[in-house]
Amino acid sequence: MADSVITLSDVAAAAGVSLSTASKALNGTDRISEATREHVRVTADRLGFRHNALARSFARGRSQTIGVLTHRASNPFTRVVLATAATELGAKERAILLYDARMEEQHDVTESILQLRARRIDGVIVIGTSTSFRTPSFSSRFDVPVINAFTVPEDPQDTTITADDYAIGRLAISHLLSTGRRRIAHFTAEPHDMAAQRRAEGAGQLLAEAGLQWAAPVRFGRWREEWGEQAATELLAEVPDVDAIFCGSDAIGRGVERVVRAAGRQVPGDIALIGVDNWESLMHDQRGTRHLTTIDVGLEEIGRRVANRLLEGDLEPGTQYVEPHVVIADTA
Amino acid sequence: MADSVITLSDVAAAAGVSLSTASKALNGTDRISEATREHVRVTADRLGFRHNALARSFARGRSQTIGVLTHRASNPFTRVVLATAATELGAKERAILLYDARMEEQHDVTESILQLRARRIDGVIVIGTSTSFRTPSFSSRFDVPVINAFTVPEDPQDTTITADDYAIGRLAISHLLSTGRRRIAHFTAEPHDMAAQRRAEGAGQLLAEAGLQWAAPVRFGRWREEWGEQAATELLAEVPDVDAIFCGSDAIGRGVERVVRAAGRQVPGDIALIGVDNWESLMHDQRGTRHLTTIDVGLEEIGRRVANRLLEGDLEPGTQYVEPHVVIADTA
DNA sequence: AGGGGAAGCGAAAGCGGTTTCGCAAATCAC
DNA sequence: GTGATTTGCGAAACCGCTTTCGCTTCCCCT
Repeated sequence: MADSVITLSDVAAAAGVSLSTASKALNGTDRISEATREHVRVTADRLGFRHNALARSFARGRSQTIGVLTHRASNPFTRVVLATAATELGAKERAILLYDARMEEQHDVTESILQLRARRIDGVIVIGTSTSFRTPSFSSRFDVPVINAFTVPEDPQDTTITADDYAIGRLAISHLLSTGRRRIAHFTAEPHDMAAQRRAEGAGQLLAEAGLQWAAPVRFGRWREEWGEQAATELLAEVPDVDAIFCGSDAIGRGVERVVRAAGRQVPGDIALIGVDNWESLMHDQRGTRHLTTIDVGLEEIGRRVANRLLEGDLEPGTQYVEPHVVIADTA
Repeated sequence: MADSVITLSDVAAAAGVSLSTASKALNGTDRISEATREHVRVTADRLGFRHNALARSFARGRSQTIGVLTHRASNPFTRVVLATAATELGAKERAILLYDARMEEQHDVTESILQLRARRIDGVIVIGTSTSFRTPSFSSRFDVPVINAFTVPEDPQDTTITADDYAIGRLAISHLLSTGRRRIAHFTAEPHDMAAQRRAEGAGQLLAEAGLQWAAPVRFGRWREEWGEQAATELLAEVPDVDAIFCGSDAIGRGVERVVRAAGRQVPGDIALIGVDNWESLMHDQRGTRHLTTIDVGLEEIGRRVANRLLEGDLEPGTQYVEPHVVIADTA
């Protein structure tokens, strides 16, 4: 017997019980005396038996596999959510089957959906690339649970776990205020970008609550270093006494920092800088020190929660936000 | 019939052939007349039939699933490889089952391996976190193909696809030379880090071939911004006429850049800077402009190749290197 | 015309479990 | 002590597809 792999009937035979009894004993289903149950367990262990997951999935009609739909798996944010969700699912013996929408511009998403159904997946995770724009709803196209991650759902009834841009804005300002800053500016992305809007809105509101206002009107541009450079150059000319800049992304922050330093201002002495994304942790794997103070939007938490809620069958409709947190470093 | 899903026997019945004929017709196996084959195909399409992947896997004993072993799925480099491999595999209808070693410090990797075998996976991808250190070999522990990605294999006979640190070093210097630099320095990580060693070695060799030598001895430290700052500060004091710095990572490069600019030197006018990692693409999803000139080590290419070679059964033993490439931006 | 081989198809045996159902023995109520 | 339940277990159907094997028919060759 050393040659091949042991099946449940081997166990049953060795334990002197029927196949069905062995199955029930190991699964804890149906009524089986504690004595036999234990006896079967022991023999199974002794033989080194493991269920054939394929056979089992087939018999149960459940694949232990979760489908994942991404719009752009090459997006770094998507990847974080994907990797953490996959890790979480792997720890619970679930495989994932990933379909990236970009690869299917030809045979559209419908094909992927059919494939997923053919695999008899137990659930679906739809990962967005950002909270900047709405993504279409897929929930009605599956007969299994669907849960959205890191996106602004089209249908508010869809179960969604995502970043809280409003809270991000508030948190950034709150941190700057707590370090004594009062003349604060904000650079962010395009005005029609929802994430940019909400962060600006949250920030503006907290500022107002503190009885303050922006040191200069919010500057909308792009999520890029070069935009940070440009905006900072303009700002320093117009509002020289600014003492803090809330940068809508870490990339913007990097550009801003160069210009601010080049202008001879100390960071954070003269001007404090705070970004959003925790870019460095995306590069540095948590360890070590940071340079740019930033807001972590909680992508890993999103990945974990989305996986766990799907497994637990907790599919309460509506959007759930993860709490952002400040990552303090050198610049604020 | 509208209620439930259609099975192969439904197709067979509708086509007026036997179940086995229908199976063979759709699979293209065995001898079936072209007429019947086509007829079955058409009927299957008409009914909207799709194979039940679970039943099929079970019958064939092959799961269409690839196991992935990571040492630290939270590592950003690992994630890139993981995400691209998963995308590639998904496009070919393969699921992945991810086990992250870190989650199993208790019940060690052996347990994961047993689980993977129970799933009857068709192959294994082992993703390392870097080319800095060797990772143990798993190939002997599976009876299916195993392929390593982004790692230095312990056993040189293991099929491995990884980054070419030696070429990275050469390429960085080659680019700097091509832009006319001659007084070049190099900052990198710990001296016992293999990636650091090889990059330095490749770089040094190309320099020698050009009849040059380092403007200052290679400085070994860490992969971090703060190390870049420190090394640059020291260097500028000792070797003021340096005209280029090859930074072992983009993080180091960022630190170096701050110090160089703060010292009043132009970048790249006075001093050119080149890093390694393509950190910004890891953040920016390919689009838009860059700031730091860098070497892309080819992580995505590794992910793609590893997936495809596994699917194609191309498991020639030994290490295959992916070619790095220069990403030109503002600093060199 | 007769024999051998190939082509085309169907019957049926798995693949390795889960699950329904029925039956005998044990337990309970009175 | 009898009938009604409950408990514990086994027989067998089933999940939906693949694959072996054998049977018939057709073709070709001599």
